[in-house]
Amino acid sequence: MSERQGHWGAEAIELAKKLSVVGLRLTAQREHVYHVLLAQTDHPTADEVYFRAKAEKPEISLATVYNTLDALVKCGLVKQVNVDRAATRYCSNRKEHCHFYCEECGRVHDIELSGSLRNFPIRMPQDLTARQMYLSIRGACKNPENCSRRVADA
Amino acid sequence: MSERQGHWGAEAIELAKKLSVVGLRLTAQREHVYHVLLAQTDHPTADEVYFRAKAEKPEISLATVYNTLDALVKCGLVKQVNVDRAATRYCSNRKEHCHFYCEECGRVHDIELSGSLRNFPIRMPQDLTARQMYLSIRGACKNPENCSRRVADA
DNA sequence: ACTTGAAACTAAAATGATTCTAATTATTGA
DNA sequence: TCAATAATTAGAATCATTTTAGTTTCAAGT
Repeated sequence: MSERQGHWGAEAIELAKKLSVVGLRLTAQREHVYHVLLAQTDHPTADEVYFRAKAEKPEISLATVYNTLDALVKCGLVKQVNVDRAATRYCSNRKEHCHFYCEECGRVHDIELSGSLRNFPIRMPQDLTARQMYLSIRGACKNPENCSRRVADA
Repeated sequence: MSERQGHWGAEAIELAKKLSVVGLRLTAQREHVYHVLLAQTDHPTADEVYFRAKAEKPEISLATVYNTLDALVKCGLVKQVNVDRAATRYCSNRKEHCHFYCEECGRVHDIELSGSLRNFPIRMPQDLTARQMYLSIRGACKNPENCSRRVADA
């Protein structure tokens, strides 16, 4: 690192605090990736973040960008838009329902909706037309017997 | 195909109808994949469907399973649980909001929620604990200027 | 029944986002 | 300062999915 340390900006102070809560250090790379994320209010992919970060710090690696994004998600400063990159699952239940994904065992459960999502109060911008709304819930099975082992085909 | 044609079951009749609406044919493979899906009320991956289908029809290929699942989704008989396998996007907006995905240009927009999802009426089973709820909306931008070109980093 | 073109099928290779590996470098606390 | 630990790096590996290219099946018209 060719930069002098010890003069982090305000952004970095908060970042350092949040990182330390989850037992992670503030590093120049993490500070930079976070900065790059805040600089534009869009929804870049990891690859795009990588290119933006490289513009100023060409030595940064894609793996570090992935690690840093994980760190930022872990400490709550950043959210992932597509939560689930595991294999797509298919569902032949044709009643209106949503899905519950158990973070422990990986199983997916159908959950009945007792109202239509269409009625949920949303400030939908004028220039966007919604075609479908999709609610997903993440959590855990309470019963350890149903939930102890990871399964492939839930 | 070594089987005698022309004696499809009731399941297949409906399948044939739905397929033809979207301009697709009923084939032995599609009938079998659909049958396999209906046989268990879980949420298998494409790979798992492939193995179940192979148990009875060992000649079926994985590519056909993928094609058939697409066909079933297209004609509305089956739903995908994880809609989006494109690259994960990251979001630094820390206000409570959900995401709108434009199916035309691929951009993601933040949508403010004017109520908490926690209040949405859901029949949550006793044995499941929800940790987070996530609403996603798919649709299109109305304004062609904002939406004509596919972008990578929306 | 027979031809013909389109649709569907197959095995295998390619793709592409993400994760892992092994080696190097940085940071922290003693 | 030194050792132990954490973070970074380049590149290889993974794995769900898509594409390719060649073959088979189907449906419609003769």
